[in-house]
Amino acid sequence: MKFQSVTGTKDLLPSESFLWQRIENVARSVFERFGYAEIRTPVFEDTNLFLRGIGETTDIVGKEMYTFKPSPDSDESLTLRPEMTASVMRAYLQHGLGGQFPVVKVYYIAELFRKERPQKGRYRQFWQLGAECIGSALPESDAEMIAMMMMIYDELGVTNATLKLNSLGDAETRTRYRAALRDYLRPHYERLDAVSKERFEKNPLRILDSKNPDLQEIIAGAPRILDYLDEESNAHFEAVRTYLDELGIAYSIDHRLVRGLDYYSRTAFELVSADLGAQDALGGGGRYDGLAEQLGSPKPIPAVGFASGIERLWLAMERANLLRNIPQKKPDVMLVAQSTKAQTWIMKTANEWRRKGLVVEVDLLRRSLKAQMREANRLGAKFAVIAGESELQTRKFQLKNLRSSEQTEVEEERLFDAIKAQVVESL
RNA sequence: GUGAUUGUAGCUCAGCUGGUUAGAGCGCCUGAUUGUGGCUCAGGAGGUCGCGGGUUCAAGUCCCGUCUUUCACCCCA
Repeated sequence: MKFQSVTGTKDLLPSESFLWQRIENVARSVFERFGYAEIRTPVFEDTNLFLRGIGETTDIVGKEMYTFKPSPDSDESLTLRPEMTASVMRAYLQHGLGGQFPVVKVYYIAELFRKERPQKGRYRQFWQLGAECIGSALPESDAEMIAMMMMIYDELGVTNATLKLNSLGDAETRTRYRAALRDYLRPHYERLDAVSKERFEKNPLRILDSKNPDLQEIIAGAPRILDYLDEESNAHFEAVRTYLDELGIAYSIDHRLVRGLDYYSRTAFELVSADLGAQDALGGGGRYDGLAEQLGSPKPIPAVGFASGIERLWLAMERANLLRNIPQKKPDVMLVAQSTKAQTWIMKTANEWRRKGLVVEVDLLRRSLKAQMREANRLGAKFAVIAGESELQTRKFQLKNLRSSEQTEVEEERLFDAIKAQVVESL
C-alpha cells in the first residue's frame, strides 16, 4: 500500500462514526445543562503559549510537541496544541471575557497532538472533551466541575471507574511538602531506583507515582500532602468533599495524586477505569489558580477544569460492552426501480420525501431488482417501494414492509403518508 | 527516546522441520424465480504473502535492514 495514516493516527470510519457522535452528543447535552457554552480555538498557537502554560522543563515541551515554523526563514514558532487549557485561558484573556462575565463557563471537544510513542488508548492525534470554569475560587465550582464530568460518564454508562481526589494546597503548601518529602526520602535514597533518584531532585512528588514494587513500602510511609495544607486550602477541600457527599458522588482520597506544575492549586481529581491497562486514566482535572498570571494576566484569576480522553472513553465503553446497545440510524425506505423510466420516478420521489424528512435510499448502481432488494435488507431499511412498468401506469405501487414481509398495493398519493405513519409508529 | 512484539484476500485467521498453480470462515458479486430481501444451495471475483536487500537449485517459511501494529517503560501538562 502506497499511503497509510501516519504512526499514531487513526481513521474514524463510517461504520463507527455514529458511536463517536453518540459520545459527543451525550457530552454536549450534559455541558449545556450545566450552562456551559462551546469554545473553539485554533489547533496551533504561538509556541510560547505552551512554554509558559505548561512549563519549559516538562517532557511535553521538551520532546512531545509538534513545533514548526510558518515558513523556513521565519522567526516565529508555532505548535500544534498539546492541551486545551492554555488555549482557553489565552482566549479568555485576549477577549477580556472576564470583563463581560464574572464567571466564564466553556466546554470543548477538540483534537490535540503529542509526539509520544503510541500505545493502547494513546495516540499522537487524539481527542479530548473537557470544560473550564474561570472566575470562581469557591468550592462550588470544583464540586460542579466534578459533578459534570461524572454525569457524562454516568449517562454513557461508564460506571466501572473510581474517582480519586486530592488537594495540593497553595504554592507554599507544596514547597513545605516537597521539603518534608525529601527529608523523609533522604535516608532511603540508596534504595531508590534510578528514575526515582532523578526525580528526587527534579520533582520528588512524582516518586509517589512510581509503579516499582520495591518502592511501595517506602512510598506507603511517606508524609501526606493533606497534612501540610494551609488553613484555607483545608477548608476548601473539606467544602468540596461535603458537596460531593451531598451530591451522592463517591470518591476516594488519594494523597499520591499530585501535579508537579506550580500553577496548580488545591483540588486535583482523576477518574481511573478498571477496564483499561497502563493507560487507565479516563479523565481528570483540577484547580489552576496560578495559570492566568503565568500567561501575563496582571492579577490572578481562579479557575478549575477537567479533560477526558475520548479514545480511552471509547475503549472503556468497548470493554464494558456499552457500544453494542447504541442504535444506528437506518433508512426508512428504499425505493427500488425496475426500469429506466422508473428510475426517474424514483429520483424525483426520493428527493421529495427526503425534503419532507424521511431517510430514503436509492440504488446508485442500476442493479437488478433482486440486488436492490438485497441492498435494502442489508441497509436495514424498514420499507421498500417497488416501482416498475405496471406501477407507473396504474400509479399504484408495491409497498413492502421488510420487517414483517407484508406487501400491499398503495396509490401514489397515499404512499408517503402510509410510510410516514408506520415509521413514526415504530419509533 | 528504551525494550519487546506483530504484519498472509475487505475482515478474522490457517499455512508442519524452506519444496509444485497460497487456503478457510465471514463479507462481496452472480445464479437457483426473465418483478422481490433475509434462510439454504451452486458458482465467481478478490492476494506485489508490509516493503527492500541477502542466503539457497528453491523463501510466505531462514538472515539483515526498514516501515507498521501491539505491550510496557520514560512521560502523562
